[in-house]
Amino acid sequence: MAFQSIRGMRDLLPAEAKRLRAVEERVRAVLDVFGYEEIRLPLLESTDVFSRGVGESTDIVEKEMYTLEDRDGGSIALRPEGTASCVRACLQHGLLYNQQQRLWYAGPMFRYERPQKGRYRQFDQIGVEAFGMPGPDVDAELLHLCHVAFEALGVGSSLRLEINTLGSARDRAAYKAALVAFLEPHRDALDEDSRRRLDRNPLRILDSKHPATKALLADAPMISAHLDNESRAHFEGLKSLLSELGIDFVVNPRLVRGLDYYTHTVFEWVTDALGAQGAVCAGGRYDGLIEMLGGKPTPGAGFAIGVDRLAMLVDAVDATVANAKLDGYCVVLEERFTASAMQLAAELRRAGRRVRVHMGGGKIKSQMKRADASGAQFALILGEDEVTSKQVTLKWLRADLPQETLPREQLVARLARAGS
RNA sequence: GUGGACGUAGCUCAGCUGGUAGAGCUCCGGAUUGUGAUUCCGGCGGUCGCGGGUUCGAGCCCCGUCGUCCACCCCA
Repeated sequence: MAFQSIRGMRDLLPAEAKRLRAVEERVRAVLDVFGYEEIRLPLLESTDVFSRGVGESTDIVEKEMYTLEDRDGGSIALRPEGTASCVRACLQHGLLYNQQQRLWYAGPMFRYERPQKGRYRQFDQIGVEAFGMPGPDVDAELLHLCHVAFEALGVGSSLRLEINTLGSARDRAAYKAALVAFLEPHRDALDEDSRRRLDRNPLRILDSKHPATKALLADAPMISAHLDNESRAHFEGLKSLLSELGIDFVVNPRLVRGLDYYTHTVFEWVTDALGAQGAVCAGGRYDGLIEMLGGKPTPGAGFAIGVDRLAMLVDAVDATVANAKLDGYCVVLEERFTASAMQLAAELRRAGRRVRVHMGGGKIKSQMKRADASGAQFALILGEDEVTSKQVTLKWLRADLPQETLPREQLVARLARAGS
């Protein structure tokens, strides 16, 4: 084969593109009715937007970013996630100046990772961010929004919501110290990755899958013991709102997110229908981020949906996501009728019908075959007889209805009557 | 970055202990004059991922390489 797409970058063929689009449209519709507004962001940013925003010591920044040298010598990066760019844009345009914002964006993100099921180097996310609201009410609203969207897609029962709190920056620092103090004497019992994290990012040891490490963690101190009253109240507030909204959740005290900017609430919607990549949607609160990127202290919370994974889940649970089907296929028996066929199709399209006109000639038999294969509900036949008498032959391909030849101007009404 | 599995027609796959490739689907034509999806007949389509080695002979064995998948790591 001469050329191949590069590793981890996939082509979305029509069947898959259709599924993805359906998922995106449903989620967008929910965002819309919740009053969230779209923001469009560049795919490229200065590298330090991410290294500062996401955290120098995160894997994303350390080894997964696509960075390149711009022609003027500066370092730019393909965005590995959306939150940092979104904050940058908001700061740049003054959107956070004593204001609240509810925003969303959708599009591809890029991370240089080893591809596997549900994980690609270019993948689609829908990101949602809410700024200027410090309480657990927005945290609950964000989760409510997810819940509504997942129900609409028919995957609600295949997803489990896990939540946790990391407390304030101060709580987190205190807990980090306690955790390190506990683990340090057992350094040798930890797996290699966890040993490394002990110095760099100790909280992430908590969700290690390594058996020996997990066993050791059983007696480790819990974050809940290091929360101040305010943090505790925030988390309790969120839990009671979720209960009142009828949203099921489990508290997972081991849930920590990989990105540095999280504080207080963190959450993940997980499934076990997708192999090892179970997180379909994840996010949390990040009250410190705006400051880290040079803004005034501003509360923020948000999440990102992995659109590819969500679409895979929709497919896996066989939830039906309606997709646009072709209504009509226009069979053109002679080349000289092409214009006539295109005009007929145009009339139907004005009436909201999806119509494809046959191209490339061929016998009626092969054209009818195409019509059938296209999935269209009916075929419209234009031959010598029809064109000279200004008529058209309507043949139903799926329903058991008689074929009929009728005046062209009656076709739209006839189809409306058929209720197809 | 680490580990394991797998690369044969456009797709899904078969191919025995080594003897120079096969099926189904798709596509095209015919049985059918202006009527699809069913049936029957015929046809197109392969440097068996690539390179080297062993052998009289390699799709099959060995080495290398590239790619894909799955898992680890990490994450959406």
